[in-house]
Amino acid sequence: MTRVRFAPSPTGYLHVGGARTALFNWLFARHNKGTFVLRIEDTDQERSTEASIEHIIEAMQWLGINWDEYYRQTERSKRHQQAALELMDRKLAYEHDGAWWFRVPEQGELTFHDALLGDITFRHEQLKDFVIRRSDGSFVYNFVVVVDDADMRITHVIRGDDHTTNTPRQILLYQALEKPLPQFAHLPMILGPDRTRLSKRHGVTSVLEYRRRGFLPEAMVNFLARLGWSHGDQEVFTGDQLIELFTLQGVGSSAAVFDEVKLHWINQQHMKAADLDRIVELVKPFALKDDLITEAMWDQAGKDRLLTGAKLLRDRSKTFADLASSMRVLFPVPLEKEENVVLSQQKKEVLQAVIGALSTIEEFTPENVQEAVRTALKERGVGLRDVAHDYRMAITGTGVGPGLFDMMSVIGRDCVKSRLKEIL
RNA sequence: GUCCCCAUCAUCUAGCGGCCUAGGAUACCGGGUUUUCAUCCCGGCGGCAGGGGUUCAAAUCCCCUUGGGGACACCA
Repeated sequence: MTRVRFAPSPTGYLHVGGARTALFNWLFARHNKGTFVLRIEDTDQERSTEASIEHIIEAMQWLGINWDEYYRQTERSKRHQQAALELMDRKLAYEHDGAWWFRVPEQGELTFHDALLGDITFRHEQLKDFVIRRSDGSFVYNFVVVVDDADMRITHVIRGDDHTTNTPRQILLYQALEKPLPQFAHLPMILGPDRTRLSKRHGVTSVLEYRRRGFLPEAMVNFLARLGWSHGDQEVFTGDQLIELFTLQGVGSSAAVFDEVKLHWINQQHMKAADLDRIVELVKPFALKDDLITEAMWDQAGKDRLLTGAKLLRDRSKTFADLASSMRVLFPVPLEKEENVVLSQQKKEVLQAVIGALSTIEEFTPENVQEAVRTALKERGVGLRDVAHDYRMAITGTGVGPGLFDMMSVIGRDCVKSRLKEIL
């Protein structure tokens, strides 16, 4: 039975590196029909906070990384004490300056097999004796991790590369405790654009910050998975596909740079594929964020119009923030226009006729609008090309966007007419 | 400094001795489609860090150099 764990220390938010570690463990567990354990390593009382725990949990839930078992390391201190005592009794550890030290043999070397890195050898003399219990009675990470992983019968320890050098000490502890060794797999790090370890100074590193900025969780998962893992030439994956396809063999061994540009592209791919109802639901808070559009206006717009609007606009949106701002034209709010439209007298007369034609349409569908407008223009010898940009600017405030008639239809007759009148 | 790991286009990567005059994706640059933009389609740009071996054959195996990352706490 496969058992893996994600063991974050709650000293801050869940960052993208931790999220990827969690994801790989979770994918591995789900792929192998195993168990995924979430263990909060909150033994550092100074730095651990409840808020961090809540944040980590919220981030994991957002990503859809669910767990089968949940532990808090502080709740296990009795077991840690028991295990430490055992080592003391068996003279494998000794006391010095009030702390308990694990004895590392002076001679010899230790080789372990890493599923990703291959065989790695350390000489004992490089390890030196190390503290397992501090003089204040608390336990050190390298010790509790081993006791917990052994107790929880973790079969595969999949974690960041930065733990590679901890591994030999931990193996020594497994042996001292007479526990079976798990398989180790150390994932390459995620780097910032300057090729140093990803950190705050690289900008956004909090997973939930990406939710706030309008990314889809499945896009985040897809992107994180592709950072270090691959499956041939495929770039876009659903969650289920990732579970089906994920193996450690597909994981690379060199560090990867976090590329936000590609994240945007992947998010766009997932936005195009997502269920429209869900898109509308998720974009709502972004639309309401700046107070320009009220909840009442949103509800008044009606489901169909929101659905149609989202459908028209999502192809050119990288995030929900983008989509929300382009959906603003659907509401009866003043538009910020990219440029001022000034019509000639002749064009004004044409526009009068067009507005008149719009009034006669029975059902304000794109097809009907198109026919009415084209007819009105044709009768006056004006090409659509001659006026499309002006009308678009008046109606949407921007020179770019979906088809003019689609937009007119979804924005609605009254709003379109009043916006067109503004440029008369 | 010591130890550990890594090394294919700007970036993510395919490649696990011959299918490689190195494939895909993002980005970028052209073209097509469109009333515009985006999407979409087509095309282009661009890389095996360097040097030695091994082999009939090396991006792939070995060694060295260089470069990068990480670890060296009574933090996790």
